[in-house]
Amino acid sequence: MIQCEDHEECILTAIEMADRICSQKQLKFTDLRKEILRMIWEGHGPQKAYDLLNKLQQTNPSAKPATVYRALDFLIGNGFIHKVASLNAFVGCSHPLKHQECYFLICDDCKNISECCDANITAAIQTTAIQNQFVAKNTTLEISGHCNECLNRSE
Amino acid sequence: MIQCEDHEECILTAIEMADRICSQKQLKFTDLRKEILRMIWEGHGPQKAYDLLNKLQQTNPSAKPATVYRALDFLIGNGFIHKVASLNAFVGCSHPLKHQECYFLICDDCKNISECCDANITAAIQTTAIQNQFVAKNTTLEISGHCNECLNRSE
DNA sequence: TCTGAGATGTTATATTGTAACGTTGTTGGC
DNA sequence: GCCAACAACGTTACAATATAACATCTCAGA
Repeated sequence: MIQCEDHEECILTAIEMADRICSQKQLKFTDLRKEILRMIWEGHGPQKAYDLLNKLQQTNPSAKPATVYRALDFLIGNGFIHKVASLNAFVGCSHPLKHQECYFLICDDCKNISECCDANITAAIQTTAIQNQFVAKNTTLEISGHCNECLNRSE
Repeated sequence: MIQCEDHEECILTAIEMADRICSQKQLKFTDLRKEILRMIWEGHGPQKAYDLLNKLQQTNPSAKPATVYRALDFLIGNGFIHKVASLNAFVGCSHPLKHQECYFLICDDCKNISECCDANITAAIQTTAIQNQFVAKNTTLEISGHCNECLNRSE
């Protein structure tokens, strides 16, 4: 569902973007963090923490859960990935500098995720928050259903 | 945040509503299921599965995780409660017959949850789904932040 | 060189959730 | 009433997800 012409290219783009942002912000984009980010982008769908751990252990047999979760915390904290709460999984963010309005369309069939950023939804949420005298800090919006490809395929 | 004048009354109302709906739908609202629903409403905030298990074990020492999760599955499946994915917790639904458009305002301070059902948000989500050629089945919208009471208190 | 903070290593454990199978209880058809 | 079938529940075991706590390493700046 996340469209890309050349997946290898798109992984590299994501990593380069993260690299550049880390340089600008003086963050340490260590090999480990880079590796985890690369693995998440390689999957191009929601990746589970323990699957990442298993992959990581192929090159780094001493990796432990904390190894992965710490890298994930860094990547989430700096907006390079998102946690998909309804799946307990993690996806790359395609525009890490402005990730306030990211919502997800999750296909139940092919498991792919499409990140959609929609100002109308954001505005509607904001309006509702105000009506309820609530100051919104963080929004989790995950829409599951069926993507067009899967619908066509099943016909 | 979920307003109620008389909490004991509001718990009873929720249980009676569930009771009536189960009768209509020929569902078995067993003692166990009723007890779990009551405990969730008693908390009046997001309740964790293992906290419910601990409470349940006070009257039913042989209760096991499966005991609780099966009751939760029933209650979710029939719309009496919702799972709050971002918290791994469960809250009562105040209008179990039309629970398609339930969103949550979650206060990070007092942990209370307000269920809000907003047609504008639903419409905005639907529009976005259509634009993305996506058939939405289920929406998880959880807005965390600070409720009015907590903001006033902290000033 | 020293040092301090952040990153990582390591061990242990907490938390959340499910599978599988046996038993009980209810219900509807005979 | 009897019994077959199914749903609910009991029970054991385990899988999956996540964090705490403390030790060690690394590297930039004093």
